Amino acid sequence: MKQGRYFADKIEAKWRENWKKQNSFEFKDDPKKQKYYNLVELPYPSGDLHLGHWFAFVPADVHARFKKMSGFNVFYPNGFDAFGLPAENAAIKRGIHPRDWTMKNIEVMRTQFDIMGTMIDWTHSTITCLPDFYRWNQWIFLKMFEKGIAYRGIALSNWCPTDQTVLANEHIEAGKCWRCGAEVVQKEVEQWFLAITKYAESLIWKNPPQADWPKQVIEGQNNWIGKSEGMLIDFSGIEVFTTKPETIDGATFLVVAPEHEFVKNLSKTKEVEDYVLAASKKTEMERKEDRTKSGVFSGKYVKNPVTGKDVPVWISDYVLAGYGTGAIMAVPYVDERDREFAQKFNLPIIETKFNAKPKGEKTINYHLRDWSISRQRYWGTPVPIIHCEKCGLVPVPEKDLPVELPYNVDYTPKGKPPLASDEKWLNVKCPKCGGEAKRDAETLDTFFDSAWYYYRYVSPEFHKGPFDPKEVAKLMPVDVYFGGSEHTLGHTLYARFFTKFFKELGLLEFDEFAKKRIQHGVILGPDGDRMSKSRGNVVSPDDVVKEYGADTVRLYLCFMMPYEATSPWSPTAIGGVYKFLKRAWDLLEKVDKGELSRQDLSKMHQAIKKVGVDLENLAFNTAVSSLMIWLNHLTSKKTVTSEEYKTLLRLLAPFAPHITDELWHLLNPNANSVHLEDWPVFQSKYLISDSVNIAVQVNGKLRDAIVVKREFIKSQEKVENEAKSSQKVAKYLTSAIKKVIYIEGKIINFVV
RNA sequence: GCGGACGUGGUGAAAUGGUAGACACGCAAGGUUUAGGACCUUGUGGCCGUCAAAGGCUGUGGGGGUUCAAGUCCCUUCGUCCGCACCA
Repeated sequence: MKQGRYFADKIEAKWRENWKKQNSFEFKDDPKKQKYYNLVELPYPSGDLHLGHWFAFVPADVHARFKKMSGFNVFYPNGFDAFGLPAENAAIKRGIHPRDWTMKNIEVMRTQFDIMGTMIDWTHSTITCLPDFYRWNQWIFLKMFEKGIAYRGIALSNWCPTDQTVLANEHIEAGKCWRCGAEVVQKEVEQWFLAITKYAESLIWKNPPQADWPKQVIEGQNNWIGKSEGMLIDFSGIEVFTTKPETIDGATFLVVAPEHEFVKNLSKTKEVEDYVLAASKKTEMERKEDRTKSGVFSGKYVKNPVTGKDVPVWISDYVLAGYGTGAIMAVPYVDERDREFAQKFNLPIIETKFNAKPKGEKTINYHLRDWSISRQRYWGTPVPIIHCEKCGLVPVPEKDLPVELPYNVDYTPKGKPPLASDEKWLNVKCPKCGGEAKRDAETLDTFFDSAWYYYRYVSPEFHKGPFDPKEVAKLMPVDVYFGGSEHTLGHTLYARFFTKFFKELGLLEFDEFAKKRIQHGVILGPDGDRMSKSRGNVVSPDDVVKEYGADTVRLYLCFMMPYEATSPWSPTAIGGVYKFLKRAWDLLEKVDKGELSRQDLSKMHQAIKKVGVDLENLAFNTAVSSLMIWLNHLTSKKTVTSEEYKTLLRLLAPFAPHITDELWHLLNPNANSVHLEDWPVFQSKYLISDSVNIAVQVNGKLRDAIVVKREFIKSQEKVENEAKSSQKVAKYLTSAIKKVIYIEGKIINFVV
């Protein structure tokens, strides 16, 4: 058969067109098939699809295609995480509206995604910045408000006193506001929170874990939730939290955080005043970096309830306002930090007998904080709350959703939330009393969007709720969730939290949204450093595709390293993968009638088995290598049968969808797409060869390998005799044999 | 400091406790007038040995242990990467 030369660019676009025409990736209900929800973290529309995106989506696509061929009804959607700071920053910088910038980027990235050749179903998509999506953010928020999960609370934030606004960490340069240069202080600011801590207990992973997630994530999240059991003890009105109440006899002073109520009510000396002010100026980062203890005596004493002694109350920022009660009993004899503090300020250090039994309330503390979701930015979901002087916080009635984000807003930095500058939008009638009121001008953290977007995929048109519970019952939970390790503590934890909340609302039945989670590694630049524009080591997937074609890039991404690993991109190694595809292409010429030898069958079925097992287990690199091994065998033959060739194409199809469909049709112009074929089934009988290699060891050292007919391997005696008759072995069997260990068909070991 | 992952050729990497280095890159030698990213064959962990071979020893960061048998399990130590970190 003649097929010309392999030019990827000539065939790839053609096949993508064909697939599109046949609408072959749209998910449709099929009660005969088992569903399989294949999910990849939705990308941010930065405007350029980079190699990292390819590395996230391609192996996921290979897996999805494999599951589809294996008979599953695969659901593989994708969307865009379209709200967020970068759009606003880019817009401010270039004078383009964030919405226009974002939508333009999405368009560009959609065409880039097409080049990848995935089976992503874009009909079940979602773009989080469109009212269709964010109205359900608002709906969920209101449900949370109703249940007391969303609430107004107070948190220490980076505050610019000139601009009168909260600043993100990235907007602080050397302790100064990025815009006006004023010194940033820590200020208690009222904002919206989600009470994720109410779910702390249920978010802790059990042992054994209830879902197949990486240990790294399970341990990481459990640590982050940080459950600790202890006791609340009262020291003359100041309540402290301790995990070691039995050491209270060694508590020689108390330390409270500078933001503690006790400090606020104190008649302050100048010294205390100064210290509290200085502490407020330290940013979170500075407090973390500066580990030397500082502090000031409050002038007050409290009574140690066990020893009855008066102990001084000190103020220091090594005690965190946000953890426990913001006050500790210092036991410098035991605790290193307390000792450091005591030594610095000459406070007594006395021994504890570890048997004190103070009175107090047993309590559990979590390191996990409630989630602050207020953002004083434009490009996000408006908080659907109306502030009325008379009625307080009034939810926007459900019928009035969505509260649309107005387009014509001056979103350049002014020192107040951009939405607050749109008077027309801002001023509304209170839904309760009809009086003058104002909308909430803040927007939601974009992690709110990503906490539940994968539910929306299931029924993106649904208009009676965030998702159709019937569809969710059919398609969820996610079967495998591909993503990056940077989301171990943020996104995936929030997603689990939302799932538990939805369950409480009665919208779904399960506890965990993803049965399996797999985290990809990172592709470094060819120099071994992280890719970055400033280093000039960025590899553009578009360029590589131009050079080799998408199939080669796909195959190389699968082959270059294990999915979880971090390794450099090799510009030469990809050539080897291209060569592999070319050899597969050229092999078509050798397709002819013929008989398959026992060995041919064995090699073929070995490949079928290994590729299948590896794709099931997401071991993409070894799946490719077993294809290479088989192709090496095929090319060494004079001719290959069409059975062999068709099997090869089917095994290769998930990795290299374009070339395989082309070859499939060159083989049979009237055929359907190779992607509609069933995954080949291996037959165990061909995996068993007539003779077996058995390693022979003497005292555990390899001395020879013998070939034994399969029918004899059950007989240790025969194998033993065969092994002993080997010259190489015999010369080590000079002394008496004490013991013989025989592992059937594998190894025989003589102990002398 | 805490938690996690990991440490194997020149490189990316394979190895249910059972023949370490599969597969690929790179490199070397040879072949072939070889358009089209050439292709084919052979070799390629280290050391010793030989004209060549045969062969031997050694080898998975270091040290110790369990086992007939350890890259794999246990202890210890060093190192790398990732996440978190004054959490009482």
